[in-house]
Order: sequence, then structure tokens, then C-alpha cells
Amino acid sequence: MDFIIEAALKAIKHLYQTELTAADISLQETRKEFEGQVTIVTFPFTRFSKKSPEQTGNDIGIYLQNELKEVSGFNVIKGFLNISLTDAYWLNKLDTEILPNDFALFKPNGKKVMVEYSSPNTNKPLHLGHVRNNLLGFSVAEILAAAGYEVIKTNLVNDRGIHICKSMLAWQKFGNDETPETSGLKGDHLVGKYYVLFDREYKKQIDELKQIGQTEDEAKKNAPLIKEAQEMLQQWEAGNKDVISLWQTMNSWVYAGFADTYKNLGVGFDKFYYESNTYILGKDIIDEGLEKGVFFKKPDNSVWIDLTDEGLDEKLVLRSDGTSVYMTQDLGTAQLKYNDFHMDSSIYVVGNEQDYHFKVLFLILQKLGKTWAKGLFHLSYGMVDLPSGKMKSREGTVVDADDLMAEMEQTAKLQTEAMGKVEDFGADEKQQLYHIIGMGALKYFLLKVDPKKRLLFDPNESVDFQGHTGPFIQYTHARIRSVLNKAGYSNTGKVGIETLSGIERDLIVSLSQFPDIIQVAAAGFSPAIIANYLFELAKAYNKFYHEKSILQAEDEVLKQFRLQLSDASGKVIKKGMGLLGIEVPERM
RNA sequence: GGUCCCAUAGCUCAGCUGGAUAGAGCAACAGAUUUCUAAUCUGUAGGUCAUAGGUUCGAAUCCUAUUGGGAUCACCA
Repeated sequence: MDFIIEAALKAIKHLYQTELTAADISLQETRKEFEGQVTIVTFPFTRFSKKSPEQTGNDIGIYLQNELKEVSGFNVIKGFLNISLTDAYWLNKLDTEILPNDFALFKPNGKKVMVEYSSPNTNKPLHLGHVRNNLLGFSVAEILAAAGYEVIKTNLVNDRGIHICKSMLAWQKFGNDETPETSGLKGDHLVGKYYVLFDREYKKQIDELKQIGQTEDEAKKNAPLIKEAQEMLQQWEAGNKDVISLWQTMNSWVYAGFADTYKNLGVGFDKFYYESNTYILGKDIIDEGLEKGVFFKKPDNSVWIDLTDEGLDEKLVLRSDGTSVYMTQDLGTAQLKYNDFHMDSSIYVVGNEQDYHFKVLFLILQKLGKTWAKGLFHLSYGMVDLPSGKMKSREGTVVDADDLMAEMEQTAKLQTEAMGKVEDFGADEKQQLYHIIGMGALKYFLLKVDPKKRLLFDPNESVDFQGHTGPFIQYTHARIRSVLNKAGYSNTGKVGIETLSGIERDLIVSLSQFPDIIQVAAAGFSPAIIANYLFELAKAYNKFYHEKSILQAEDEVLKQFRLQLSDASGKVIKKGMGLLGIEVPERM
């Protein structure tokens, strides 16, 4: 559309002797209820045109129509100049841009970006909150890759700490050597079971201590179980062989379980970082910060940074006993990741409860003079809540990721069977389809909304399969493939027709926006933009499908064109859904 | 208490850097299948964009205050 802006600039210069730049012209899609495809807002020009918005629009409209062969007409309503482009223009666009295989394919832009997501704890299985995180991270990575970035997907696994020791201790005490094999439980679920068990026993001890007169806080500190867990953590840090061995065993169970869940979710990583390796890092940065005077030491030897000038607080970066806190680790890990990859930017997909932490982290790195710190971005997303409130692993009130996926597949199965369209499928093929549809519904449900907003998930009202949903878009794809197959379609080059109906033009306009949409979504790290675009596109296609007969078109040339249009729509849907991590079936 | 995020139809959400009469889906109601997949399509109904000011030719969008919801401000991670 740049050529219209350029021509409009020339028009304004010619008509009103005023030099503007492209940024001064606001070009937008024409609203559906008006004639035309692009609209220029003329209010801002009245200052120097010294005419009414209508008159100004008219002047520019006439100029554009005379100068540009692509402009077939225009109309002015209030301050809006609606421009119609010729069918030849749109058909040419379809022919030369949209139909070729390199449509919406961006060349590498030479920029490297890291997306860190998932970042699980190894003491319990993944739940719905993690699902949102994983899908967001994966999708953002796909979108950035499509936009031309070199992407490194990383996962920083939180594999050490007191919470892990809780699971270990509970297993040691109450586990009777239970393993995933003997129990038949998935490894992460087995470990999670002991995490919950720990908490239950711990609470009992707290209650007992309160009975004999201790306060809540005292009881929490004095309960024998928590003391044992803390001791275990110290032994872990000291490298006690038995503790390390137990830790390795239980972590390996968890990793096997996670691998399954990740596979089901369809996400993956290029590089894993483990906190057990990185938690000691960051001490160098502390020294560096002290030298540069960014940090200061308190009399007890703890190290702090004063951020009160920035409207934040004083923040501890190293304990008085010289051990790391979360911030120390993250400083070190940030440096490590940069040393490993020298990326231009780095995106942390982490929940919004850590907004403050990341704000501080990035600020500290900037104050330390790390030039790469300006490329850091916290992609913060809202919590997923249940109707009953917050999910809490310890209390077992979570929607488990594995259970949820199984339920989605089950629902997909019931819905599909009720329709009876794929009875000729083999058992494996059916299972595969249920997976695709169930996951499509779930993924779309989670990705179509702005990440910033918290999400309410009601397990009783299972995710929809109709309307603004993943299966709606998947269905549109299946429908397209069905027509193409029936027609024995193969791409035959040139589009033969010369005039378009309204809905056909709308569809081409919609398709032509896809590359821009990818770039906008990449710039905003927003799968939701892709999701909402695909819904609009699928709606437009379905409308076209109802209004126009494809196989029964009036003549062969028209039929071929409609097949080409269908093919192009199907490809964009497939690629776009791919950016959301959603597969599309050939039939459903 | 300080800071940050959110508030749009009964419900779930779009609304890009300010632009036209604020749009979808679900739910409700009324229709469409001798024709390419009805997980579809068409229509009806549903709004003081939390409230009050301000900036502007123009505000759901920007600014300020207020209200409501959430998060955070640990020598936890």
C-alpha cells in the first residue's frame, strides 16, 4: 500500500504546496459498510488545505484516480476518503504475491532472539498455568522465526531448592521405594504426589505444635519435617552422595514425565539450562557491581542495590553469608546466556507475579553497563484462575496438564463421533485426529486472548468447538482440502478471470494482509493477533464458500480461479495455525 | 501504605501508532442443506466502553483523580 501513501504525498504537495512524510498519513482498512478497500483520513490535512474535510478528500481522490491506474474510484464520507482499487490490481496481487510458494516468507533479518519459556520446577507435574506459558513461548518463538529472526528456544529448569527436597524427603520417608514402574504413575506425577504428601504431613506437625502453645510462625519454623528438608538442602549443596543420588533419580523420573507432556503439547527447546548449574553464577557480577559502585555492602556483608531514585526499593543481591538469592542467579544466568549466544534480544516468558523481579533485573543489568540489557523483555502473562479461585499445587487444586489434554481429546472424540464423518478412518488415524482437534481447541482458547489478561478456566464448561475457536478454523481448512481434492486441483499458474465479486475481493484483501500480520505479531510478541486474524480469514472463506459455488462455477476459468483462491486460503490458514502451534487436519 | 497490571453486550473476548453509527463468538430467538463437509451460513435482539474531569477538529484508545479486581514490595524461588 506504500504506493498510495506516496501518491497521496504527491497529491498534497501538488494541491496544497505542503510537504508531509509517510508517517503523517494514516491509511486504514475501509470499514465493511463502505465502498472501497483503503481509507485515508483527511481531517489532519484541513489545517493547510483550508477546505472542509469533504472537499479535501475529494481533491485528493480526484488526483489519485488520475495518477494511479490501480485506483478505480473513490467516495468521501465526512473526513474519510475511501479508495477502491481495481480488480486487476487485486488479481495481480493474488497472482504474483499470494499464490507463489514464497508468500509471507521472510528472509533472515540477521537478528538473533532468545525465547525462554516453560521453566518448570522438578517437584511436581505441569498444570494449566504452565500450559499457557508453554504455548505462549512456543508460539512467540514460531512467530519470530517466521518474521525472519534466528530464534533460540531455551528452558531454564528449576531443579534445585527446598521444594525439591520436600518431595525427596517425603518419598524417602513414606515412599517404600515406589518407582514409576512399580506404581504405574508418570514420573512427574509420582514426584508430585510426594510433594503434596509432604505438605499434608507438615501441616499436621504445625497443628500439633500449635496445640502445645506455639504460634503459627514458630510452628512453621520448628516442625521437624521442614527442618529435615532444610538439612537435606544443605547436604545437597555440600555434595552428599546419597542425597545427590536420590535427587538425580527423582529428577530423571520427572524429566521423563515432562518429555511426554512437552511432546503432547507439541513444544520443544534448543537448549536447556539447569539452575543446579547456574545457581552459583552471578558472584562475579556482584564483584563487578561493587567495583563500579552500582552495589553497596551493608555492615553485615550483605550486598544491595539502591533503586529508590527509580521509584523502587533497595534490593538485596547477595546474602550476608555470601550465598546467592534469586536475583544473583538471574544476573549470572543472563550473562551466561548472552555469552553463549550473543543474541540481540531475549524474551522471558514468565508470569506477571514476577513483574517486579524482572523490572529490577533489567534495571540492574543496565546500570552495570551491559549494552545487551536493552534487548531484554519480560513477556508477562496473567494467571489462569479457576472458578474456585487460584490454583495451588500444594493443595491439589490444580488443573493438571496431562489430564486436561486427555479430556480435550476425549471431548474431541465425542464430538467427532457424533458427526460420523470419519468413520472410514483407521484407529490410529482417528486418535491422531482427536488429538489435533482437542489440542487445537485448547491452544486456540489460550492463545486468542491478550497474554496480559488473567484467564478464567471453568473445567466444567469444556472449551468450545464452535464459533470463535480452533476447531472452527481447522474445519475451514478441512473443507478447503476436501474441495481441492474433489476437483483434483493442481496449481496451474495464471489467474484467468478479470472481475471479482465482493466476497472474492474481500477474501483476497484478507489474504494479502498476512505478511503484515506476521510482522505486527512479531513486534508485539502476540499470538493473539495471529489467532484473531485467522478467525476473520476463516469467516471470510466460509462466507465465500456459501455464496459461490466452486465446482459448479459458471465456467472453467472461474472454477479454476475459485480453486486457486481456496488453495491460497488453505495455505495461509495452515501456516498461520502453525505459528500458534496448532495442526490442521485434511479431513474432520 | 508504595509500585505495576486489568475493567468494553448476560458470558468469553477483538478494537493496531487517537478517527466513521464501538465489533466478533457463546447463550436466546427466527431462518438456510434436491448443490462442493451444517464443527457452516443469514438475520433479530443485546452497550452510559467502571465513574468523574481534562487534552483534541475528533477519545474505548492519551493525561489526572476515584471505585472495583489482581499482583508485588522476603537474606523464598
